[in-house]
Amino acid sequence: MLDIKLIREKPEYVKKMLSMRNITVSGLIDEILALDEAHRRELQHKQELEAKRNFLSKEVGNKKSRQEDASAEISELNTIKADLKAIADLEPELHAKQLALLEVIPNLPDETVPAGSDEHANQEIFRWGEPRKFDFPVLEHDELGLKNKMFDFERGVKLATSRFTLLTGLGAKLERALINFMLDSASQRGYQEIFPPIIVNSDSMYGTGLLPKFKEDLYKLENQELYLIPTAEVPLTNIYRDEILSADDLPCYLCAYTPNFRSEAGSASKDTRGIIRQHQFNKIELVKLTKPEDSQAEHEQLTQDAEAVLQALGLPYRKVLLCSGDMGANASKCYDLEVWFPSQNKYREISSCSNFKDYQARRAKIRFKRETGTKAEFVHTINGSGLAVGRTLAAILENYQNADGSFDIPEVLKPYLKK
RNA sequence: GGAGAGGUGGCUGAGUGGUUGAAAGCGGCUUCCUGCUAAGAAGUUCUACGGACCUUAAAUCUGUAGCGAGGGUUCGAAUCCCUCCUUCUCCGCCA
Repeated sequence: MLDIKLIREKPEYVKKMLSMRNITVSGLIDEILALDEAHRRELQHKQELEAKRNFLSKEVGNKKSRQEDASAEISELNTIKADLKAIADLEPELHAKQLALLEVIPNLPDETVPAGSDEHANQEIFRWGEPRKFDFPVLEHDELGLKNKMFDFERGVKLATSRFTLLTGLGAKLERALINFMLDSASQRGYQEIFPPIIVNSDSMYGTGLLPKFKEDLYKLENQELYLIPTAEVPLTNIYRDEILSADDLPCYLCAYTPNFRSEAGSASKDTRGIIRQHQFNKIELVKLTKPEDSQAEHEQLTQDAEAVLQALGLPYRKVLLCSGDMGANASKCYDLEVWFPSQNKYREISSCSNFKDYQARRAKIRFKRETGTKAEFVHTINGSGLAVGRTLAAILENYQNADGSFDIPEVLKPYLKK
């Protein structure tokens, strides 16, 4: 959520920055400003009546304690009471309307984000590692997985529904090895390991911006205001929702392994094969809460922390700076890490590292104080996958495959697969 | 799931209808004092959103709201009523 004061004071600047996002919000901004003005007028009116009521009520109390007649005050108070009742709904309604509009306004892109309407304008920062030259026809990860008895697609569907996969034997072990390896890597880089609830309430979903916008993509528990998390970003970021931290608490680094659930109705046509796009998938998530002035550098560092996993696994990847039109609505700046898939002859997303600045913190009300007595400020939130486990497994299968359909295990994983 | 007791400021803890945003203590901060330390004195100490002032911001002044959440009663609610949430204890169930 953007700061209403910023919109109030610099509407043209906000419009200009948002126009980079390939959407038109100019009318929305004007509507918000009109609602803001109406709301403040109404609020003032209401507060004046309340001030009068409070004053007169005290008079009644004073008079009564002196055994004096207060019927004049009481009759006036009854009028005020009626007036207040008549306008009671107006102010909250205006506020709610304004908030509803404010919530759909995306974050302002950072100055360093390239302008552009879609992925073609994304900027490749660099490539790491050399894609291997194969002297045999490469197999896709799902074929390799089947050959090595690691995946059971049919029975996954039997147990749940399409896009749920059973990992078996080495598949399950490799998945577990990757989870442990990635968590260890994050811990060594200073992230506090968390194991959060993977069912959260609607306040938490709202706090990270998943509600109301992405309701369609969430699995919801029947008859309860509870949801399966689509990413550990939700529980991790919401840990400090509605709290005021001290400056000593920052920066705060958190990591967690969780399964993630995305129903993504209607996206069934893409990536139907294999384990690239599943309704349930594992991910290690990295989250940082920082002071505003540090978020830029901390975002770079978090991205490098995610890259370190790919480098240790020896997987070729490229780092892409998303353009203004391709970023998620909450992000101010976002790097995607894309890992090399030989069978597709291209790089595919395996991590997305975003700096939300104060946009998410304002929504979730995560604040900090530099010193006691000073004003509370919103923290900056940053998060990224470090990494998506299933896709990493798929990338290992493809990049480390042998001519006979077997595959090698990356050195760093071997200690995790001892028996 | 059942029964009982609670939920008040950074913490402890008063407060059952009228200057109580909230006593007292602890902690924090500021100033003063005593060679250092320890001790002492005075003051200060929540959040959000409006308004005034101001080029803006900060500071200041001022208003409203907030005593788990949401409703209700009342001229007036931390205090009375209702619903919900939650914590603790005991029982039941369970990995």
